[in-house]
Amino acid sequence: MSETITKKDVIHILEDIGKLLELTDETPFKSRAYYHAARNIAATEEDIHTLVSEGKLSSIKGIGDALNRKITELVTTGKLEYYEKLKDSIPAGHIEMMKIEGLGPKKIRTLYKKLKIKTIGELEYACIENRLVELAGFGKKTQDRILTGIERLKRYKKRHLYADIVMEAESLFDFVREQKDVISMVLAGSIRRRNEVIKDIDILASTENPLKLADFFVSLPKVRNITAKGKTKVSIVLKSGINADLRIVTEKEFPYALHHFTGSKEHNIAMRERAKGMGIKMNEYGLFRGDDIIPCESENEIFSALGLSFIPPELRENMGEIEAAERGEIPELVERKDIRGLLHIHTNASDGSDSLEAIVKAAKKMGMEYIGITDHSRSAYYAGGLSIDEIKRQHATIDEINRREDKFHILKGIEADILPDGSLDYDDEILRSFDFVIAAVHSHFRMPEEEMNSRLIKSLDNKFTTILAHPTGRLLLARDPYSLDLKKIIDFAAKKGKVIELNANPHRLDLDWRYCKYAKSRGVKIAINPDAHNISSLYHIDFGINIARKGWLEPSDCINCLNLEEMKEFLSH
DNA sequence: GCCGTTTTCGGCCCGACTGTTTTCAGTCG
Repeated sequence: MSETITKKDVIHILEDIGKLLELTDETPFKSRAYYHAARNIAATEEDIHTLVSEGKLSSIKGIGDALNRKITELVTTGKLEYYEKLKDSIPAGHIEMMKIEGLGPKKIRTLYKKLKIKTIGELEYACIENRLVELAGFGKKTQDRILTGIERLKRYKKRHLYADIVMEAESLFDFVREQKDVISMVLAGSIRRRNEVIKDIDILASTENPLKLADFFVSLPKVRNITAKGKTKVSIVLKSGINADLRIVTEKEFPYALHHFTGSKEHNIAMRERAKGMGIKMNEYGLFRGDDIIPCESENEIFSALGLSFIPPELRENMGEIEAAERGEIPELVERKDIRGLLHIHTNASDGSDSLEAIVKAAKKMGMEYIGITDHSRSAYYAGGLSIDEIKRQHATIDEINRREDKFHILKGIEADILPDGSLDYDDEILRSFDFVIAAVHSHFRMPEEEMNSRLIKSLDNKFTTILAHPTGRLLLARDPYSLDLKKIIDFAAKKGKVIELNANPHRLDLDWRYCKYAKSRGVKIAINPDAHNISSLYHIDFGINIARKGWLEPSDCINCLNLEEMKEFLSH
């Protein structure tokens, strides 16, 4: 049995087949079957090799004879012939073209049949040549929209979601640490600062033998090619396409270099200015007064030498942290251990994939005291929004579980669509039956700013609204926020005592950390919500905590740091 | 490609919006 294939590989390949099938004449249901199977495999706890060897694959919902055979072939031989053939039959550029907004499989097929377009480059050229307008089903506006989409795609290229890059970074880190001469080592840069989007991996290491370490680094199996190689800096491109830099210093220089290579650039500039004002020169090799180095063994001592308290890496964006550190007013940032409950969770009653019971079990295992169940409301047909009868049934189930549970509680919630006119999806009688209501925009994104502002404000004015979900609707590296005046919305939330969500899904991380600080200054409470659609995404809460910390939030700013009793009290108002 | 059952094949989530049409296909959520 091949041990090189992981569960993650299987999921990835099934999803890839799903995408490829969309680009063929096959029925869309076939493609969906592959996505479905991938999701259900992702949701199982069990090891993929065990599932195959014990013949238990077919017991997973969505896996029948054909998928059973294919997955078994993939796991046992490490390859899947069907997948390889499918890939060969479709131009590689077509998958990437699907990322262009407004362009789907049908139009891509037409472009291929009529204009022989295989890549985004060819597509862009064809748009500029005005060749799309004459195609049936296309027109000037479609062509313009595609061009805009290509521009955005280019802008986002070479940037990665934190969640996508951090595993790769940690794995690379572990490889490098194998080198015997490494003394200290840290993942620095924007990963250490927990930014939501990352350009490259920065590793800082100290050693007495820089050349040997540099040689070791470039010889790693993950390396595709070498961009630069010296004795203090080595740049490579990984096989995954991600750029990685290794910075090599001596152990004495390490603390200074750690601060320097953690950044941000803006923070460093402000720090150097401050040092200069104190007659100190600051760079990656040390703090210098004249020719004398000021000895520091940690970042803490560096800050201290400049008259500052320690600044957590997340805050180093030159957004007031240096001034706060000078006054000794760096906040005690929220941590995982402060989180007492998880709100915004979907079950298989709407578009989630796990049952209420399974979620309860998982949340208890995470040490939570309570959860808030928020399936979609009825307008969200695509996501299996709940009818009024289904709500009643769910409430009965929740009551039953709550009677059974001693030290754990389920709060009844709903993710209610904010309709275009700003009203919520159910009438007052139904809304009153929930412990809390999350209001969310899921349609009509392209409204003029003024209209969107009024829509959101009206939804916050609704006495049943507790939390405004993902306030800007952005998808990182994929979809811009809708037009709105976020400060205006936050101000209104402050006036009405409404909570704003920090959606912890790594694609959203919305409210943006840059606005968390503003919300905090206006006294608006934040809910760090996993927006979980299965058990494993309950852990997305950690991505949200990263961002909350970047946004200066303390436990007292986050409602899900309230214990159950306090939460019930909070929701009773 | 899966599922359920009406045991052999039909249904698979559904509606709005956009841009293209002149009644609808494609995309999106």
